[in-house]
Amino acid sequence: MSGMAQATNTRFSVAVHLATLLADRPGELVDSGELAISPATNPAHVRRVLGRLRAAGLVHSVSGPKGGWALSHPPESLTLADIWTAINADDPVLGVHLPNPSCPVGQTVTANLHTQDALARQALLTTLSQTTIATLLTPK
Amino acid sequence: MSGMAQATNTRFSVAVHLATLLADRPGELVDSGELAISPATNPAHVRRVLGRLRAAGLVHSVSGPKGGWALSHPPESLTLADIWTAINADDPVLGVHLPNPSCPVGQTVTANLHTQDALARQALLTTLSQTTIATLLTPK
DNA sequence: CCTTTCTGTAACCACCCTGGTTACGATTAA
DNA sequence: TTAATCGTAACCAGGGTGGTTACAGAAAGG
Repeated sequence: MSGMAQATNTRFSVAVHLATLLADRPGELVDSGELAISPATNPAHVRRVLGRLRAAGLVHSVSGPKGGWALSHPPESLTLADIWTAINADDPVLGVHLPNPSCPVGQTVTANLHTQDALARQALLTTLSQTTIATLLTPK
Repeated sequence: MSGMAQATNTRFSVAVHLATLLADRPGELVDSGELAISPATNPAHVRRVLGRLRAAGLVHSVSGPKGGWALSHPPESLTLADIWTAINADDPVLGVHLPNPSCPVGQTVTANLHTQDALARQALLTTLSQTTIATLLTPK
């Protein structure tokens, strides 16, 4: 069996939520304790999730008193696809099992499935790239 | 937290593999023991996965000696989207966390995320609907 | 009938992922 | 120096996933 992007995991959802909160407080540094309230999670988890966004250059953080987190770019230029990629990297979307190596049919099937996985990820990212964090701030 | 379609799960992948094996043996009934070999799994798991396809009307089964499984429709009319829906039903694709109910911003964000989830599923199904099991049998 | 070969399904299990929690060192404002 | 905050690891409980076993039901074939 091989790993997949999505387990029963809410990291993307939480990351979008956090980015929206940061977009709502431009020019401020917001600390992880405050950020944890609206998504109903905890400061350590907030720092874990935002750490991935920081590694992708989407946000930055400052240590110490009056420290916290802020977006690194205008929310109009931050798409859900950016966040998806920062959170899920190149993890597979569909998930592909390991076939019996002695069965040639299995090799063909799984090769095709990997192609489908790439197509699925592309379709997903295209959809997500059409929504920005700024859009989420002013819905409808 | 809320559930999601994909955990670390290979059921879709295995289901496509099994459907391809059945498509390669038209007019035959293939038993779960034989079907388990190529995907490198076991008969009980094969029956569990194919059970979902049967519930969706994609395959049928016969009990007893000389029993087994067969496609219910020509492989040209069986798309990966059909299999995806049979396996994953209406499970969410992106996964959405439960926000703090006392935070109105959280409600808006998660409502938008549910909309994104519907868009993502639509994009995924559109992509998967463009490939049939017959296509997988004769690649390239 | 009886035996054999299948499906159908439940039960149990080990493995792993996820996120809550605690902890503690490093950083930095005051 | 103190206190606030990040960075990160460790530990844990809960749940999902699929391997395995088990056994009742169905049906072919004598």
